[in-house]
Amino acid sequence: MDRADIALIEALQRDSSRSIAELAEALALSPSACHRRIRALEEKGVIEGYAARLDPHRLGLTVEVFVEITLTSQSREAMDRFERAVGDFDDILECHLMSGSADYLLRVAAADLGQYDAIHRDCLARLPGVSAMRSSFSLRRIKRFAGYPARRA
Amino acid sequence: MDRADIALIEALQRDSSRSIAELAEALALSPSACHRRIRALEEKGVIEGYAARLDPHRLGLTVEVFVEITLTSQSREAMDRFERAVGDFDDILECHLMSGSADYLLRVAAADLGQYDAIHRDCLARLPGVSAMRSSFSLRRIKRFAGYPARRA
DNA sequence: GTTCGCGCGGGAATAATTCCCGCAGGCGTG
DNA sequence: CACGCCTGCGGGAATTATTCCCGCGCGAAC
Repeated sequence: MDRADIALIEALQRDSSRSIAELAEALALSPSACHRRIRALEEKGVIEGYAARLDPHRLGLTVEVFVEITLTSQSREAMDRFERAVGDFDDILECHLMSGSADYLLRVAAADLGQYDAIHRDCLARLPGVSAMRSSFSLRRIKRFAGYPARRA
Repeated sequence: MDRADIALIEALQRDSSRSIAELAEALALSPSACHRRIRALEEKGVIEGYAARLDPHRLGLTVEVFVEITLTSQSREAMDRFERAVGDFDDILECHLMSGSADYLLRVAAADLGQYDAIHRDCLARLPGVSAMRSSFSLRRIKRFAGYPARRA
């Protein structure tokens, strides 16, 4: 993981559709060396895969919500059950086990408030062992998550 | 945006490295039709781009933090200044203007608690107009954000 | 009813790119 | 020095993207 790998990773996080020849030129590397490095990063698991980045607004998703969840019990069983249930719902985009006051943080997207209400009823309210739930709405996305900083690695 | 477009979008969000021929077969479409649809989605802006998905652990990033920020003033100027400053720091991966008790929600990643402390000092503490800041640590990622649900569009 | 235009899909040809191989050279380390 | 490691170069095969052309179905206009 030297300077070139880091530059490569940052370039690929920003745009993975460029050709190897282009990337190589930007990094002042030969195409074959560039290709070898990408392969190595993929095999080491640093690069997990490639994905299209979508514009949620053009998908009709105007509402993005962070939901803090507190469970009634922090027993291993209760948490396992909760986490399994989270996996079953596609509307829950992301879930973290948290330190601090709340137990879990969820991220949910919806077309509008009406649909969020439906998700709330059909999905969030069905999660097992929940004692409290607090939704915070994102009014505007100031900065988008576009990958991790690679410079210190 | 018919059934095929939605399936295409979901497939590309999961893995954009598959060849068009493969995608076409999965969608029961010809490669040329599949290619045309992808191009159209790119041109419409539904697909913003393509990115490599990295494993933060293999990058040495073991700490992920959500930071709630409250400003001293909700004036337009204070918010503008804050938002510009957020854009200047690469360690702030994501930022949302929120409804509810806190004003902003930030996402930050760091190698360890020591580095988070450094980011806290050098970056978060320098954000202008902040009255309160509350960090919540992600102990474990239960479910990863892998794109938006496309089915209702 | 016919005819035109239009959108969309299929198939094949073409161009570009990736992928994989071997080889020689530079460079630091034991 | 010898060795391992990485780089650059080149070639060649396989895969893939991109384009072109044709045909079908459908609706509108006359």
